[in-house]
Amino acid sequence: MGATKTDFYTDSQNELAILTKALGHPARIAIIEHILKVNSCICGDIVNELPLAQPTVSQHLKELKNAGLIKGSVEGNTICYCIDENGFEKVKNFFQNVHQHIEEKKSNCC
Amino acid sequence: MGATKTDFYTDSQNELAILTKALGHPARIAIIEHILKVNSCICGDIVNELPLAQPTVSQHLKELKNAGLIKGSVEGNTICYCIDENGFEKVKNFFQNVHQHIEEKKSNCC
DNA sequence: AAAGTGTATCGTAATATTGCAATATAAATA
DNA sequence: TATTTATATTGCAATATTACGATACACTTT
Repeated sequence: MGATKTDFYTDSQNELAILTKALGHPARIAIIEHILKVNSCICGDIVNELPLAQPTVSQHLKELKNAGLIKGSVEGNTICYCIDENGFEKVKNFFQNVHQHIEEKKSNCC
Repeated sequence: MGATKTDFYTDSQNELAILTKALGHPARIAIIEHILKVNSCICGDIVNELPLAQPTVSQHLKELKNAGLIKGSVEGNTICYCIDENGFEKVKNFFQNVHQHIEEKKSNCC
């Protein structure tokens, strides 16, 4: 016990859960919002934007990268992080789907 | 250490993180997908749909409810669970926003 | 080459999550 | 009222996450 029983779910369910889980922390939401705000990659100023120590920020960035929500490319001394459109596309599709179902249903229940 | 430092983030960031975190588990994704599939509330057949013991399912339902992603109403002996449009609306808006930014940016970086 | 800068990794403590057996509760039915 | 049925709560063990100090690594600058 303690560990998620991923074997019992579909690949799609597991994949989506990994993506949403990666976004399930305010620091990681803040990182994404910051990338959107500056409207380009961010090279080296993420640590200063967050109330966390450098290793912690590095760890959060790693998780976002592993989930497929951001991409990082080495740029000399620093590293540039961008939105990974691929990951976000998948999550967006899910929520669009949910939205569509909600619209169709309307007063079909409770 | 160990606990998330929610005080340092905006209400909006914390709220969004709570919503996405609640979806960050394949069992909870499966629950949402099941509600969508039957296209109405589900009254009493959730436990059989999941490879988990009844108390575990109950716990996942509670988390989805606390986050504001589903609503539950007592229906005699059983309980009917529906999508809570409110919570999903908020998450959908975020991802729409991200999508818009991605479209605008295009080749502005990496 | 030495020092500085930006980032990653390691190790570890504190806390949270996951899952379930046992049990409780509440309504339906016999 | 006793039993069954559906769901919630409690308590606990296993595992995961969060955060950071110390340290390592890689590139730049002096």
